[in-house]
Amino acid sequence: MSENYNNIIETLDVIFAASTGKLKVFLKRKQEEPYKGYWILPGDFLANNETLDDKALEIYQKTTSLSNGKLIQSKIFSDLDRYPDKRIIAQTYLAITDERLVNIKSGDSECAWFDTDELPKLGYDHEKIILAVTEEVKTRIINNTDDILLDFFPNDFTLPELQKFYETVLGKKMDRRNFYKKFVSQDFVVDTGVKTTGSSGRPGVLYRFNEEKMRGRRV
Amino acid sequence: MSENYNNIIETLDVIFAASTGKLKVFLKRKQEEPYKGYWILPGDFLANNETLDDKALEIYQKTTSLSNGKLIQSKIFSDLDRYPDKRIIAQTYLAITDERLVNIKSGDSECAWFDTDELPKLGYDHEKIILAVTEEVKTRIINNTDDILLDFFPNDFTLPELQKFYETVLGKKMDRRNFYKKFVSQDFVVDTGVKTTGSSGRPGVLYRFNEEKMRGRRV
DNA sequence: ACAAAAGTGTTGCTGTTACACCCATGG
DNA sequence: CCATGGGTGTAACAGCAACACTTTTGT
Repeated sequence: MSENYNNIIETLDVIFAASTGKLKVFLKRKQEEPYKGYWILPGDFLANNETLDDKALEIYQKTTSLSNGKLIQSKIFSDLDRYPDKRIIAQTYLAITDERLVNIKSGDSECAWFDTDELPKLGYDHEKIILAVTEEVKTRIINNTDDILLDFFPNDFTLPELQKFYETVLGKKMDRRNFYKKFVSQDFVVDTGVKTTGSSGRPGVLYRFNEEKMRGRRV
Repeated sequence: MSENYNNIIETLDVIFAASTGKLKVFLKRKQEEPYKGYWILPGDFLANNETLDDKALEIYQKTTSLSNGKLIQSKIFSDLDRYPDKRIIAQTYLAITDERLVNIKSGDSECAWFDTDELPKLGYDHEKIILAVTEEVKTRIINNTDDILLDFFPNDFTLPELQKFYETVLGKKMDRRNFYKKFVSQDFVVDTGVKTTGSSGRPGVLYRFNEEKMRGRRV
């Protein structure tokens, strides 16, 4: 086969987390030119003896220092001009984690979480990619596809926090009392018995998802 | 960059249609070894000056002789052993058309529609691919993602035909009367005034989707 | 006559929406 | 005191599930 059928492929991980009712994405700051100082998605090139799924998991593990994570194939980007010199195909993966579990290490590259509504200056076409994958993850949250809500909230949360997250994703306000009844009366969440502390106002009750009830259910 | 970062990519189109209440897929019969006489998905290799989306549309047009079609990125397959000699990455596309519009030409390769529940002997890993993409298209039908139902039924249909299609996709029987009320009383379909002819029994009313009502709605 | 389809009715259940009102508690 | 959150009530409404019953019309 002619050599113009040789293609370069990179894998990019778009890692999301729910934090204080916001949808956040994990980014690295680029240390060298081009796009020095800009933020980019963690990623790497694919060798011809590796699978994309393995590569995406490897990047996730290296970036977050976590061993397990849910990685979902998302869109592929193959525009001819997406990189300056030569066309590189980007296969993106959508990953979800709990922000509190990720240990941001001040190693060879600067990393940070960003609100998906307040993205910093991004290198290459990564802003376009993040916007596209963010739309996809929002659809998945609304439909609870593959029980993605359990990945966003593996630990305890308060109802106001969960509601703010829904309002962010849906882009509209919801009634607090109906929200309460939907989740508590219908047993989608269970009271952990623990309360929040440290903020002004009445302490919030910490809830946890009722996995049995949630699996396969759209809420 | 080292040459072991050179990857070969092919684009495969999984073309679906709704026909007499069944979910069908379009396949080609392979004319040469290996897998001579087996059925495979239409596809082609990607040159490094082409985009995947363009390639998928080109294959679709060549295969169906139709100029326009909805093509949706589906899964990517990169297992190291999916082809006998060297690893080839397959980017699959999900396409929908109306079987009646596709003119099967007896050209250089034999083509046919197959019920997704009765697939023939398939070459390479194409059976695995078809099963995975079929699951995806079923989910999209149930959620009417991207108004996919309008692509499956761009023309007239009878309610029994639509119901059989739903029963195939959902894998369960539905009540005819509730089905009728859901679609007719809620104005998801409109009567075209035309009736079917030629079969025994009372002629069926041909309906058409009410696009305005259907867009963005899960039915 | 029979097969296949069209069409109307009813009842109960579940879940949503849009509200009002009251209580608890930490800073 | 006030900000923040918890919790109950209720009335209207929409949609779905599970049924019965009746009519139409081509072959």
